Amino acid sequence: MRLLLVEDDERVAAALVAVLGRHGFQVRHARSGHEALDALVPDGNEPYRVVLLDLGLPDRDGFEVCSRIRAGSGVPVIMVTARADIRSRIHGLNLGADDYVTKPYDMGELLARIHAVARRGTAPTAVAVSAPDTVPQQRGPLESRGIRIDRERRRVSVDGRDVPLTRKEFDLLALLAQSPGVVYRREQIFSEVWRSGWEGNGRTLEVHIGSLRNKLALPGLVEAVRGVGYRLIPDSPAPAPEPAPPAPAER
Amino acid sequence: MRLLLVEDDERVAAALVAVLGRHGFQVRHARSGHEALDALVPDGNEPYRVVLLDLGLPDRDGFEVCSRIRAGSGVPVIMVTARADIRSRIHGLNLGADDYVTKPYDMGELLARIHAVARRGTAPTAVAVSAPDTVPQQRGPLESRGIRIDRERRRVSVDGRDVPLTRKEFDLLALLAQSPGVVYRREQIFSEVWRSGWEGNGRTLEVHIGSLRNKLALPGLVEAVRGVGYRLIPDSPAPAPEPAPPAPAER
DNA sequence: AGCCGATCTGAGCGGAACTTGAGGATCACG
DNA sequence: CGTGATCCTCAAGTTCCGCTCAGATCGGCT
Repeated sequence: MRLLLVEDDERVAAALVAVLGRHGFQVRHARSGHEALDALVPDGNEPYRVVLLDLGLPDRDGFEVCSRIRAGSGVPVIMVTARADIRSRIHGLNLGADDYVTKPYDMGELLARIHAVARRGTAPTAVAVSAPDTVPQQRGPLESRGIRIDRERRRVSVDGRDVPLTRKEFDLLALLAQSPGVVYRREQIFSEVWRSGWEGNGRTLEVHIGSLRNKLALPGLVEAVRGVGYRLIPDSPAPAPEPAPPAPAER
Repeated sequence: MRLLLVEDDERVAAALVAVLGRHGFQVRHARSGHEALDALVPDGNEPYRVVLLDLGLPDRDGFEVCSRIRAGSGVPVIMVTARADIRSRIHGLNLGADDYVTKPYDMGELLARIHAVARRGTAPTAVAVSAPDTVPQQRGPLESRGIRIDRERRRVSVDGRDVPLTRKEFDLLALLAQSPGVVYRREQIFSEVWRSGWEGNGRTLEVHIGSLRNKLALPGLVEAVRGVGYRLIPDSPAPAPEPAPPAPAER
C-alpha cells in the first residue's frame, strides 16, 4: 500500500518511514509541498492510498498544499501538525482533510487513523489534473481581479491602491478569496472567522460584508447566495474545473 | 442530510440535536445501541450519512455497537466519548470507526469532522444487505445528460449555458441528480430539501419542480412518478429496478 | 480613566423566494 | 369512454432574507 509522506524535517521523516515501512506501507517521502503535488500526478503507478501532510512546510502554506491536493484528487489526507488550536483544526478539516492529528501523537493511534481513512478509500474525482498551473489557485499572495492579498502582512491592494481593512474584514476576504467562486456557507464563515460555535445572532456578517464591499469598491465582487452564504466572483469566466472527458476511470 | 445520534444522556442529546439541526442535519436520536441498530436497517428512506456514537451506553458496550454497525453497513461512524486513553482510541478505530473524538470537544471541530466523514461518503464495502441505492456522495461536479452540477459553487450549467437556480431549485436538482433514475418519494424530498419534518400542504413541490423544468429546458428530464414522487431520467440505459410499489415500510 | 476605532445589535426597507389556491390538463382504471 | 385522482400552470399572497443606517458596546492604547 503506497503512502505519501509530506514532511520537511529529515529526522521525523526517517523515523516515520521506518515505522510505516515495518507496518507494510511503501512510503514516498516528499520534502516540500511542490514535490508532494508533483508526486500526486497520476503516472501509471499504483496511486497513493493516503497522504500524511505535515503543515510546517518551508516553501508554502500547508493548508494551501491541502486544498491544491483536494482540487485535483480525492486521495485521503491526514494533516499532522503541532498547531493544536481549534481554528487551525477546523480550517484544515474544512479544506478537505480527512483527519487532523496534532503532535505529539501516539504512533499506534496514527497508524489506526491511517488505516481508518485508507479503508474508506479514495473518493471519486471528476477533476482531471491535466495541466499543472491552469488552476488559478493561491500562490504567495493571493491575486484575483486586481486584488492582491498578502496574508503575511495582512495587506490588501486593489489595482495597486492600498486598501486598509480591519481584522474581520481581512479574515473574511482571505477566506472567500481562498477559492473564488466557491460558496461559503454562513456557518462555515462563522466557524472560521469568528470563534467556533458562535451563532451569528444579529446582522453581524452582513455588516462586515457591507463594509468590505465599500472599501474594495469592486461592485459585483462579493456575491450573496440567498439562504446559503457568500462567494467571490472570479474574473475569468472559467468558473469550474473542466467538464472533463466523461471517461470513467474504471476499466 | 440525515444523521443518527446514539446518546443516552438526554441533556447532551438535546443540545446536540439543536446545534446539528441548525446546521442542516436531520437528526434521529437513538437512546441505546439496540435502537441504533434498528434505525440503521434500510427501510426505503434516505439512508443516514453519518452516525455519531457515544460509547457510554447502558445496554451494551459501545464498541460492540460499532462493530455490529460495521458488520451490516458502510455508514461512517464517529465515536464520541470521554474515554481518552490510547488503547480505547486504537481499539475504536480498528473496529471500523472513521473518527474518534474525546470529550470535551469543541462543537465547531465536531461539526468539521462530521462534514469530513460525510463528504467522503458511505463506504462501498458493506455486506450488501439489499441496500440498493446507497450511492456515496460524489466529490466534484455531478454530470449527466449535459447538465453539470457544481455543489461547491452552487452553479448549474446545461451544455455550457449557465442556469441560475434558487436555493430550493438547486437543492431539489442536486438531490435528484444524486442517483439518476431512482425515484425519490415526496416525503423523502421534503425531508431532505425542506429540513425539519414539514409535510408540504399545498402544491409547493410541484411548483418548484415546474420552475426547475422551465429553467433547465430539458423536456423529459424530470419525470413525475404518479403517487410516488419524482426522478431524473438518465441518458444512458434505463435501469428500472424500481419496484416502486406503495412502500409498505412506512411507519 | 478617557479616547477612538472596531465590532455588534436592532429596526426598517425592499425585493427575491416561497407558498397557496383555483382551474385546467393528464393519467390510471373500471 | 367516463370518472376520480394526480399533476401542471398561473397568478396572487406571504414570508424570508440580505442590505443599510444608527446607536450601543467592546477593547486596545495613551
